Amino acid sequence: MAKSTTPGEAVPIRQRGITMKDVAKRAGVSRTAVSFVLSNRENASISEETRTRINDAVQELGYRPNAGARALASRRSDWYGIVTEIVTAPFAVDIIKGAQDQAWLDRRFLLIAPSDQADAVGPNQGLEDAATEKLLEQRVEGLLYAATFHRGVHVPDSANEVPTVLINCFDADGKLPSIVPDERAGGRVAVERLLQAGHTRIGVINLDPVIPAAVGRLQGAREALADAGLELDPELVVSGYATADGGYDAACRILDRYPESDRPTALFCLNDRMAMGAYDAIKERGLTIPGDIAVIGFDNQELIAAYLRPKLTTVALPFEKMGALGVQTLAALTAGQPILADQQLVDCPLLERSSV
Amino acid sequence: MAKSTTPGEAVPIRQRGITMKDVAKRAGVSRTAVSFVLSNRENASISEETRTRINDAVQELGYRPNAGARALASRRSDWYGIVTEIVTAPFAVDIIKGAQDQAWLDRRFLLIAPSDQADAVGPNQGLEDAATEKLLEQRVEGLLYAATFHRGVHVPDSANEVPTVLINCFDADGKLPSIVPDERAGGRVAVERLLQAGHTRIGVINLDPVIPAAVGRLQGAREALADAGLELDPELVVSGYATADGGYDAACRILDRYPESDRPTALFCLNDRMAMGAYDAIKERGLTIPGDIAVIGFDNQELIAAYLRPKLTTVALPFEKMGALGVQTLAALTAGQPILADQQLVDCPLLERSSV
DNA sequence: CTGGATTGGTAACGCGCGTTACTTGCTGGA
DNA sequence: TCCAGCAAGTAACGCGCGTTACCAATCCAG
Repeated sequence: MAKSTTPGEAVPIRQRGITMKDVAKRAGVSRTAVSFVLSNRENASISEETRTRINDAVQELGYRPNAGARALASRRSDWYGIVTEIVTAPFAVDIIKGAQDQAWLDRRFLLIAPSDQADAVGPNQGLEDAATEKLLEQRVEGLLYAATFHRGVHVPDSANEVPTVLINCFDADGKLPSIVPDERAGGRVAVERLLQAGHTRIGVINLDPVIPAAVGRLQGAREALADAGLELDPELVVSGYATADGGYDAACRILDRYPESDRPTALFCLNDRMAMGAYDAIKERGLTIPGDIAVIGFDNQELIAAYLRPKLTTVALPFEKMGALGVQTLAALTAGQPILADQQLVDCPLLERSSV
Repeated sequence: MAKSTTPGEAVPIRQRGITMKDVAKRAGVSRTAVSFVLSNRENASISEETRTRINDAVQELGYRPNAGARALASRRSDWYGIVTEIVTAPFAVDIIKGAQDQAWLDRRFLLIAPSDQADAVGPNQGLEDAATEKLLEQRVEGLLYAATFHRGVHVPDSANEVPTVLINCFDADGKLPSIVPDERAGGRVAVERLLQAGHTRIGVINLDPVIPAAVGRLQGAREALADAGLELDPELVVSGYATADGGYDAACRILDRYPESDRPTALFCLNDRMAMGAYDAIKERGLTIPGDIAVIGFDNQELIAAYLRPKLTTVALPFEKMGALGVQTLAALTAGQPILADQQLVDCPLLERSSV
């Protein structure tokens, strides 16, 4: 029997610093017994009666386990870390959102650390990545690296100490598993949608032709046309800065170059910001969307795509899904399970709105 | 002297599980000495020579402190927790960004936990807030609650166990410190800008008149007009849904109600999405911005405001700053310092672009 | 020469918990 | 009667580290 308990008051007055020892005392058992009950050990051999007595004591005292101590003793942390350039990225935060939600479902915490200097290609010699170091000090069981736009990156060597997954980027050195959007399939689905609507003369407003997004999307567009027995007219592909102004300029060029009879009836804009500019160019010329010219975008930057008039049909970058898949992949890795592939491509779904 | 070292290779081969004990052995000292050096104790009394020997050993072995163990022993965790509805909030993530950055500067980690069910007013009886519980299990030293839009909230009782600060919301029960935008000053600065540009007949596209944002902004507008000896004409205030369509409808009503001579020359839209719709209404009528009608928004939803044509002049909600200030306030509280006020109002800066 | 202060450390405890090895009491079969 | 076997627990160790108490050697004033 517990001696020093005051059985009269069963009020769950919660105060800091309640430990297993307190629970044990209250329940009149050893601390070990409490530990067994709380961790639900199978071959525990604790009678049903003491089990409930312990659970009651937990409730009454408002006991709350100390995750840190548990991690120390069990050598498992339930923590993942994610290194991200969120600081400079207004819209890829959905990666974190997806990862965060998935981690929460898996009852894990995601520690977020901002990467100071994420250089695209350079070896980033000399300065160790402080973010990675800090995360490893917390003994995270796995690491995620998230980029704001699809590209190759280098991760610090220390990342090799724990399972690591790259999101929206890939290991330029080639060994780490990564989750990236399937740009090619996305480009394909966009153009297929235009073809299905009857357009055969399609202008493309291209990004900087070097980045993986541009390469993949354009390739997909080409394939979709080829499937329909068509070819991508190089004259109809114009590049511009990846901004609304850039899209405006590019659209002007493409629209003014041809007589009405020969003008493209649809524009595939490789991102939504450029589509936004294209809208203005089209409207300025007294043309309607999608009546005279259909427009399809890419990225699904919600605030643009959903609020343009007419609302923009676009291909979505699956940020949330990539984040979630990253955590799932990490979970598999830390559990020692095999993963499906080194590079997982995630579908970019077409979002039908009103511009096609 | 350390006995089992292999002095030939000074290569920092980093392997898991290097502890202080290993460092001590390598440096030929006691573990206590290592601890003293690493924690930079002042009255340590360690000779300069052994100090460097220890630091060398740390480097050579690639020792990395175990934050969890340190937290357990020192009873300080260096962690804050933030409970947020990020899940449903596409754009208030900047709060997290600001908080995250500030926490990183303070060398602390910010644990993010999604709040399942954030009811505006209801007492949320029965279901304990799982997010708060989980964070307290991690022994966070302080809690932040962030809402996606300015309003009153209830926080679970457990939040009283550690210092707590509310961001972009306030404690409906009245006791917890909070950080909120200064809506009134924001409304004032918006209208002052229009007055300064020579506009005296100003239409207001209002939000749901119940929420704090609408109340404050409208009040600010009224004050600015009063300062100029003018009054807000109730006829010129129209409400609508807080969307682009709602703004479009409201703008149509206001524009079509008056003959050109009597038409307002400026519109103060209480959020940017409504301003977006207002743009369309204005352009449809063959009017120019800002030539015929000036438009000013509120919120600074970057993707809208910066990419509309012309770019939208608007008043920014200081999400990042509120997040940072929240962490700073929490730091003060956990350090036992007094805070300035129970409710801190953060300035909403005017962002001049091209629509006024 | 003595004794107190200073320098340069070390031994040992405890943080809260997981886990292993061990003990105790009881039942039932030979 | 005796011992194997099981149910129901407990003692004790260690996770990696911060921290306090203690110790040995040296220095210097009296």
